[in-house]
Amino acid sequence: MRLSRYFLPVLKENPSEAQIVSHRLMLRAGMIRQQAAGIYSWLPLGYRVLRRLEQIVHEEQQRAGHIPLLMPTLQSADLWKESGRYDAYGPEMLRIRDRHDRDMLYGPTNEEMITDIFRSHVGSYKDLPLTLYHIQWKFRDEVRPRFGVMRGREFLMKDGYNFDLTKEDALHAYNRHLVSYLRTYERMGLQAIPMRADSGPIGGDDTHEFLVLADTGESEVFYDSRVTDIRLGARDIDYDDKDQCRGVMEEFTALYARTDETHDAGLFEQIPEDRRRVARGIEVGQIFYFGTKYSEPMGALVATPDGERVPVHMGSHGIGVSRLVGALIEANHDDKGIIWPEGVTPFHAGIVNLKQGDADADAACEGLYAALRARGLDPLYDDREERAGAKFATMDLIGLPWRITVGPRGLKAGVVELTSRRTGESEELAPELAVARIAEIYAGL
RNA sequence: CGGGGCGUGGCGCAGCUUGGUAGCGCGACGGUUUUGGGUACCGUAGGUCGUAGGUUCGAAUCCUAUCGCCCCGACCA
Repeated sequence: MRLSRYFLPVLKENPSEAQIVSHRLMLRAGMIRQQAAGIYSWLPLGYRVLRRLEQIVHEEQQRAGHIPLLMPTLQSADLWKESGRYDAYGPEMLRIRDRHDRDMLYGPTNEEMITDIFRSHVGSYKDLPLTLYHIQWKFRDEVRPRFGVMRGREFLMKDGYNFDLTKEDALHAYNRHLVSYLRTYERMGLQAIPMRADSGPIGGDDTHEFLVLADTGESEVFYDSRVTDIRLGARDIDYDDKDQCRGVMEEFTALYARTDETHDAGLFEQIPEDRRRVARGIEVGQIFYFGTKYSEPMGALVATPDGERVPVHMGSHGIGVSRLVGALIEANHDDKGIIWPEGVTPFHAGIVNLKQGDADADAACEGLYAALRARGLDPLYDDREERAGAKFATMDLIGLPWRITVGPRGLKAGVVELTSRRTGESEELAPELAVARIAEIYAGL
């Protein structure tokens, strides 16, 4: 993309409504625009990141054998009356009435709807196990939206639902989700720690929240410092291997790690003092096993091999996709702006032409631009008639992980400059080598 | 939902106490000048002062109502 033809409305000054750093930077970098309290338009740069996160979530869900579908944002209240949650949910649920005076709602989640789909099409153990998911906008009418997209009212969420014949199978689904979530976050360049949590209005017995450590997090967390040393890394995962999934789950959840909701001071004290950590975290996902909580009242039954009809065992799992954009920035920024991890960056590299209009510099930039694109990469070429300082400031603000700086001075020596946004370190090298280096960095991401 | 604060050009703000018909910085646009970290100068455009009533010869300014937004708390993915 050439910046001169893009839509990137960056701000030099901080909008007064934004208090926390991710919100400020998202506004300044032209990623979002607030349309109402807790409701945002995603401008092109922000939309790119959002789409990228969605893509990673889709890939990792399908790698784990989960099947995508798409349910609507608006739901009929009937299903919710059936489950009993229409009254239980409270004013957080946005209730709407259509022209025929029918009760509708903007879905805060989809347990009822997915259970309805399941019960009308699935009736046999032979169709199990089954995990369906979608990535869709949700609405929760928060009393007090804040922190930009991290606690909006409208938010994009991946929510998935597993259906299993037995509790044992459903617990495998739980473990499988835990593992696939770990992998999803790691691909995004985030460390999200699974912590024992409270089940809230979803209900259920087992639940873990995934928290990204950040000073601005909304939850207080307590953990053994050793949990931050565990990584999934490149290990091979067979999502059908129950023992392996359980093993990974145990590895990641054996050490003490809890939010304030489930914190147990007594257990915490048993950790050696030098490893006790009290910090703050941003919740970016949660998994639940809730058994037959919905299948029983809603009559989602399956026939067992013996011909008996039993309620299906279920769980649900969510990843806050739009809030992850904020969480990523909270975890990756400095005083100049955002620093995107390579896995989620909106553009792979920025090209800064220090002297627009200089024949050599223009040609070199065009060459780099074409070469990067030929490698399947997506560069952002700042071809504006701006001074160097303005171009650097923009690049730093929007946080592309790599920058190639091209100027007549360097070109005389046959080099351009490759700079890491994260470390600030620069290297002078021939343009072809810079392209090769960037291609190498992104190989496999 | 309790407490606090704020609505004045795209963004940040002043003006309001002591009513007289709107101003500054940034940004945008046009020039000149610059050109390796937000260059300097000149000029131009852009505002029903959130909205609706009221007081007044006259309201951004005073009064009433209302809407919106932000912060702290409770709540929450």
